[in-house]
Amino acid sequence: MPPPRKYDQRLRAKAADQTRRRILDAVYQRLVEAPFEQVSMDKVAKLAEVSRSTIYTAFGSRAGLFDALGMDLLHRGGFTDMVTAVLQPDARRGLRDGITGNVHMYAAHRDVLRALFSMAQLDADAVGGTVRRLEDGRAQGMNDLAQRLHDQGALRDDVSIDQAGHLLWLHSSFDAFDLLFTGRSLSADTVAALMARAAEHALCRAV
Amino acid sequence: MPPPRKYDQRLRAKAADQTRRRILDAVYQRLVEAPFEQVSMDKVAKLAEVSRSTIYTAFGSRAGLFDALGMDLLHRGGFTDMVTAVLQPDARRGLRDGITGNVHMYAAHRDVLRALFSMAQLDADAVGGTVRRLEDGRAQGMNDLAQRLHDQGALRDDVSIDQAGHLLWLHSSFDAFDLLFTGRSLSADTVAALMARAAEHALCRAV
DNA sequence: GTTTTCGTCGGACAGCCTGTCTTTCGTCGG
DNA sequence: CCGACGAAAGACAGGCTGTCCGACGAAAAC
Repeated sequence: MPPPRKYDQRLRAKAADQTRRRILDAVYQRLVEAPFEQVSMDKVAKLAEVSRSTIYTAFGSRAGLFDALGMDLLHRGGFTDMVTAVLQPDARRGLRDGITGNVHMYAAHRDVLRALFSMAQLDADAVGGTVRRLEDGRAQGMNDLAQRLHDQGALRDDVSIDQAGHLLWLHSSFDAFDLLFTGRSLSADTVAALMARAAEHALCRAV
Repeated sequence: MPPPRKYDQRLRAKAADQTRRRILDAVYQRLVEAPFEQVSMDKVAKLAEVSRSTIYTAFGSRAGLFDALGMDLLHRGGFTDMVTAVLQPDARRGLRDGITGNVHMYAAHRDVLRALFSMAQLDADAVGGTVRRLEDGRAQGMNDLAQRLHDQGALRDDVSIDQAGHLLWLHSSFDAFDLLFTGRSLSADTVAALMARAAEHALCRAV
């Protein structure tokens, strides 16, 4: 039966949001502090000073928790800046600034993003659909950028729009970033410069 | 106490090797058939028609099993062909042929390699040291190739040897391959051509 | 042919994990 | 005051790894 009494929450809803936030912060912290260990619900609960069952009432499941973490990163991690950087009028500058912005965003959240992407690859819906949505958006954006590079005459003659989209997809990926940032111990700035230049040389006419 | 009687095995050792092989084949098969599901020791045991405890006596642990799988791939997967391709006299051809060979080797074992690499990234020693050793070898090889490209005057003036090593490391990685092969549904040949050309344009003087 | 050795099996066990459920408590809102 | 609800605490089922042990059977040594 429907609740016989209406109930407009104010304080309680806020308190509930705060516990959600505490839990998300705990997961984030755990992934940063021990990136190579398994994150169990129990550890997250203890770190957030919350009961394990509270996590389940707040997020539904382990997958829901990591899904929410992904959404959180999407909203707070500077994704929008990156999108606007790509969409600036000059496509060639959009390439450079987009890749650079991307790299810095990846660098700021490396451990968490790595865990998220690895989990998504290993177990299809271990992190819900967030990673997929995020990557779909990036694919779209890079295809658009490829089209605009073509329209502005920036692509070399032997590079098709599709090929440009593929290479942009590669050069704006977290994996490519991480190969250089972690695998070669380079700074974010170095990685950004290297990737932006590599992409430009692979795609664009010589200046 | 030491065994009071000497024991030279021939038939029994062969039989033991066969069960090891059956188990490795079962893991491989399981990873190919259900790449997005968790591989449990129990399922592997049932698939190999072997007792679960036999896997532990043969490989020690789950990590040992996947470590052995990595070693197996290293020996049977055509790694040596790739190495000789890189080491041919003409460094620029070595770049092309090396990346091409790499890509085809990755394509032949995509699911298994993806599982191995993802596990290694998510849990440091979940797959033993094989992945690390393999990647160390690749890093070495790409640094050598960068040096030889420089020695043969193939590098552009604005690309240092270190930078060339970084970019070769990126373009010869499994992750880069998989981003295009799986993420963009391209054929192995297409990926090979795309990556080889991208690397060459990013590194080398114009012909 | 007898005895030793050892690979394999099957099951029991501890320990950790997820996911669900139920009970209880404290407190906000009408 | 009292209903609503977020949170805690714990019990529970089920799956997983890793270890241990006893038993069987066949190869190897004598």
